[in-house]
Amino acid sequence: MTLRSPTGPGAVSGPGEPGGEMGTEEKENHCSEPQRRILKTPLKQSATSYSVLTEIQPDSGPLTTPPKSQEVPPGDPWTPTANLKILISAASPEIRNREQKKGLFDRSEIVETKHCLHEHLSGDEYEKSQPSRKEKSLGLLCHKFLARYPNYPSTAENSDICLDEVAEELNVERRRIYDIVNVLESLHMVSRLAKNRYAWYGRHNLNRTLQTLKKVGEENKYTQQIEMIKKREYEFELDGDRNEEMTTKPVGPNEHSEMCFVELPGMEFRAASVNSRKDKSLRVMSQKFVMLFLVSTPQIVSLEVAAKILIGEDHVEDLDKSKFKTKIRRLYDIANVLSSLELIKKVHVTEERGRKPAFKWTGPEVLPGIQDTKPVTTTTSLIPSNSAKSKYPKEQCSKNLFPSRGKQSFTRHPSLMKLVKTIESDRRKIHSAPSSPSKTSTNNDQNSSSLPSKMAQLAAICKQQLEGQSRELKVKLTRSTLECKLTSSDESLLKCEPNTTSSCQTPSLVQPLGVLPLIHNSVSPVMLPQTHSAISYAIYLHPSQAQTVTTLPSVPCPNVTGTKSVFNANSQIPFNQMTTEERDSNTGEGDAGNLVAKERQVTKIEFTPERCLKRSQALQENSSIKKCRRDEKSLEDVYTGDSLKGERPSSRAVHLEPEINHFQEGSQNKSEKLDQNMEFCFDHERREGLSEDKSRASNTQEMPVAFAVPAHETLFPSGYIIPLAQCTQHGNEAIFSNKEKSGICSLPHMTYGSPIAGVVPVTASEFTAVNIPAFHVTPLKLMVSPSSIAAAPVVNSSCLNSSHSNPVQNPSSSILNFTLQHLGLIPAGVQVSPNPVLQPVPISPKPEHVSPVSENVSLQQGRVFKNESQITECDLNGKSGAVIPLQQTTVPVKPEEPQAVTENFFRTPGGPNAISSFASSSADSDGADGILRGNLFAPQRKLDVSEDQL
DNA sequence: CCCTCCCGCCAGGCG
DNA sequence: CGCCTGGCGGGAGGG
Repeated sequence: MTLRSPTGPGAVSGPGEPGGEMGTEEKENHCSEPQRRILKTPLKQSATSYSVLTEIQPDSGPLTTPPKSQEVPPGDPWTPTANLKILISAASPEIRNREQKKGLFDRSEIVETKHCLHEHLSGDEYEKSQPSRKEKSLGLLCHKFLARYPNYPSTAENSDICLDEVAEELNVERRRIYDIVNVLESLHMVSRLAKNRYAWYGRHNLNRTLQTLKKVGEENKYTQQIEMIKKREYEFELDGDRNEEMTTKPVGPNEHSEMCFVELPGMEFRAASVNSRKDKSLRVMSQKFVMLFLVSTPQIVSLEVAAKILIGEDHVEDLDKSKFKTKIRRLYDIANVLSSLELIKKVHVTEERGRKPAFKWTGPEVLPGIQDTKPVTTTTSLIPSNSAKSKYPKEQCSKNLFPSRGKQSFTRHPSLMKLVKTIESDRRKIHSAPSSPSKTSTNNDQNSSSLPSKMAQLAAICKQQLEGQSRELKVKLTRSTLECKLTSSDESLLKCEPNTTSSCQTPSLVQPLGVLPLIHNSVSPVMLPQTHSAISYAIYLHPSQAQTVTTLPSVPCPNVTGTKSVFNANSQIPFNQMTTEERDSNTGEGDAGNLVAKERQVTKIEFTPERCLKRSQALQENSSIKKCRRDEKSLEDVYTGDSLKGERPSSRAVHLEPEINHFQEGSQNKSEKLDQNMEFCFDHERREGLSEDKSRASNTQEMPVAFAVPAHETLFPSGYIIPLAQCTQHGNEAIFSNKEKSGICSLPHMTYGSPIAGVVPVTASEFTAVNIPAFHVTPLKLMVSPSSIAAAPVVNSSCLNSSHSNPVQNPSSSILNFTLQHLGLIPAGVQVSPNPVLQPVPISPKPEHVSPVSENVSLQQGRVFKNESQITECDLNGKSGAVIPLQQTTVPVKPEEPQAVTENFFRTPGGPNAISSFASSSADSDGADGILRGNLFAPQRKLDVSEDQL
C-alpha cells in the first residue's frame, strides 16, 4: 500500500534484493486470496516474462527457483516478458542485480530481505539501485501487469483483478494501476466488477473491440479530421508557420466531438454501478487514440495530431497550450500501455519542422466488413454465455455508452438501443435455453452473418476487380481471407462446441461449416474447412494463396514509390491521411491532389525503441534491419500477445502487406527505413482494397446480424454497443476474433502452418526492389527445409493443443509434400517430413501466444522467424495462403540483405532444437505455452533488448 | 533544451 | 466521512 513506497521498495530491492519488481511475485506468495492465485496461476504462466523482468519464474512454486530468474540463458525460453526483463536488465545493470538477488532469495526471504534492505540500505543506496524512472515506467509496469494474466484466459479461470493486490505486488501506487486498467478497459480486456475489482478478459474481445473502434472511428470521420489537421498545419507552415496549434483544431468537432466510450455489450454493465466517473477521459481517450490508428491509412499517428483531435472533439474551443500539453501527457500514458500490449510502437515522423513523436499501429489489423459480421454475431450469441457478464441488462449497456460529460451520459442512440434490445433478447434466449436455444440463435446469426459476409465478400471482390490489378490482388486476398475466415469459423465453431461454455457458440459452429464449404468452392485454393487440422488448412490454403499472393506482389511494386502510387490510386485514401511518411513516398506518385499537406512531410519514421518494450525493434535493427523489417513485423505480429490464439494470424493474414510495413518499422529503429514507404503502400492497399471493400460489404451484412452498430451516422454520436461474446469461449473467442478481422484463419494452427506457405506474394523481381524479401523469407524456409514444412504440422498440432486441445489433423506428409511441390514451394524431389524436429521454422506457432517479447526476439535472430510467422499467418489468414513458392527463388530479398533471410531462417530461435521445444510447448496449456514460447524466443529477445538499449 | 512521463495532489462520487 | 477513482499538471529524468 505504500504507493509511493514502490519507489522506495523498488529501490530497496534494487540494490540487491528481490524487492522491487519482485514484489509481484512476492505478493503472490503473500497473497492469500484465492483470486490472486487464480489470477496468478494464469498470470504466472503468461507471466513468466515477468518473472524474467522481476525476478524469476514464480510460476508454480517457483519462488524457489529464483536463481533461474536471474539471468536468462540466451537459449532459455523466456516469455516475451522475460525478454523485456532482459532488455530492462540490459539497460540497467542495477536491475539485473536486483533480479539476480531476487532470484537468489526465496520469496519469503525476498520479502524479508526487502524490508531489511530498506532499513539497512537506506534510501540513497536503494534509490540508486532502483532504476530510475524507466524502471518505474508505466510501460514496464504494464508489462508486469500483463504478465500476470493470460492473454486468453479460459472461462474457467476467473481472473479477478484486485487492484490493491496488484498494486502491492507490483509495488506501485494504485493510481498507476488505474492508468493501466483504464486503458485495458477501453479495449475491453478488462472490465470493472466492483470497487477495486476488475475482471480480466485478456485479448478475447480485442478483435471485436478493435473492429468496433474502427467502425466508430470511421463514422467519426477521424480520417478526415486527421487530414484537416495536417492540412492546417501544413498551411500554417506555409503561411507563416505558426503553429497552428490548437486554435484551429481541425477536427470537426461537429462530427462527433462527443466523448463516448465504446462499449461492448456485456462488458460494461457491471461497471455501471461501479463506475463513478462518467467520463473517464482516459478510457475514452484511449479508444479514440486507437481509432485514429485504425482509421488512418499509414496507421501512424503522431501525438500532436492525436492530441489535437482529441481536444478538438472535446472542446475545440479551448485549445490552451496547457490543455494540449496535458493531453499529450495522457497520450503518453495511453501509448505506454498500448505499447505494452504491442498494439503500437513508438516511431518518429520526420517532417520539415523536425521529428515528431508518433506511434505506429502494430496490432492486428482490423477488417471492417467481414470481421464485423462474424464478430457481431458471435458476440451477440456469446454474450449471454459469459458467466460474468451474462446478465447484463440493456440498461447497463446503455449507461456506459455515453459517459459523456454529464452523468446523463448514458443516453443511447436509438439505433444502439435497438441493438441492445436485440442483444438482450438473444441473451435471454440463450440463457433460457442454454444449449439448444443459444445454438439456434447463434446459428442463425452466424448463418446470416456468414452468408452476408460471403455476399459482401463477393461484392467487394467485384469492386476490387474493377478497380484494378491492385484491387485484384486485394480481392484475392480477401477471398482467401474470407475463405480462411470461413474455415476458421468452422473450426472455431467446432472448437467452441467442446468448450460449450457458451451454448451459442456451439450452434454457430454447425452452421458455419455449411457455409464454409460454399466459400471454399468459390475460392479455389482455400482448403476445406477441416476444422481441426490447422496444418491441413495451411497447406491447402497455400496454393490459392500463392496465386493470390503472386498477384499482389506485382501490384505493389517494384519501386517503393511506384508501389505506393499504385496503392494509393487504388486506395481511396487521401494522401493527406497518409502519414507523413507515406506521403513522402506517395508524393512521388501522382496523387498530388490528395497530397495537400504531405509535401513537406517527409519522412521517415523512426522507431524508437520504446523503452524496454521495444526490444524487438532493436533486434531487428541489429541484423539487417532493413531486410528483415517486414519479417520483423510479421514476427512481431505473430508474437505479439494477440498472437496467442490466432488472432494475430487472422489479422496478419488480412494484412500481409501491412505486416511488411511493420517489419520495416522495426528495422527502422536502427536504420531508418526509407523503405517504409513501400510498406505503407502495401498497407494502404490492403486496407483500402481489402478491408474497405470487405468492410463495406460485410457491414451491410453485418449490420443485421449483430447489432453491430447500425447506421454509422446515428450510432456514432451516441455510444456503440458492441455485442461481444466475452470470453466465454476462451479459445474460441480468440478464434472468432481472428476470423472477424481478416477472416483469416483465426486459428492459431493456421498460423503455424502458414509459415510454410510463404505468403509473400510478391514476385522476386518486385520484391527485390523493395525490401520485402523478408516475407519471402518464409518461402525460403520452405525451400530450405522441407522439414520446415513438417514443422508446420507439428506446430499446428502443438498449437491446437495449446489453443484448444483440438487434435490436430495433420494432413499426411505425402499430401503435404504433394501440395508443396505442386505449388512449387518445394522442389519436387524434396519431401517434407512431418517431423518437426528438423525444421527450423516452427517457431511461429507458439510465438503467437507468446507475448510481444517473443516477437522481438524473433526479430533479432529471427527475422527469419518473423518472416515465417508472418508468412504463416498470412497463409493461414488468407490471403495468404499464398504460399508462395518460395523459396529462395521467391525471395527476392534485396541483395543487400538476402543472406539475412536465409540466416534468419536457420537461426530460428530455437534452432532445430526449437522445434522440439515447440512440440513440448505445444502440449502445454496456454499459460504454459506462453512460457515455452518465451523460451523459444528468449534469445532473440535478449538481442532485442540490446537493440533497444542501443 | 526538449521529450517523456512519473508522481502525487486533489476532487468527484460512491458506500 | 472515508475510500476509491482518476483528472491534472508540476517538475524531473534522460537524451
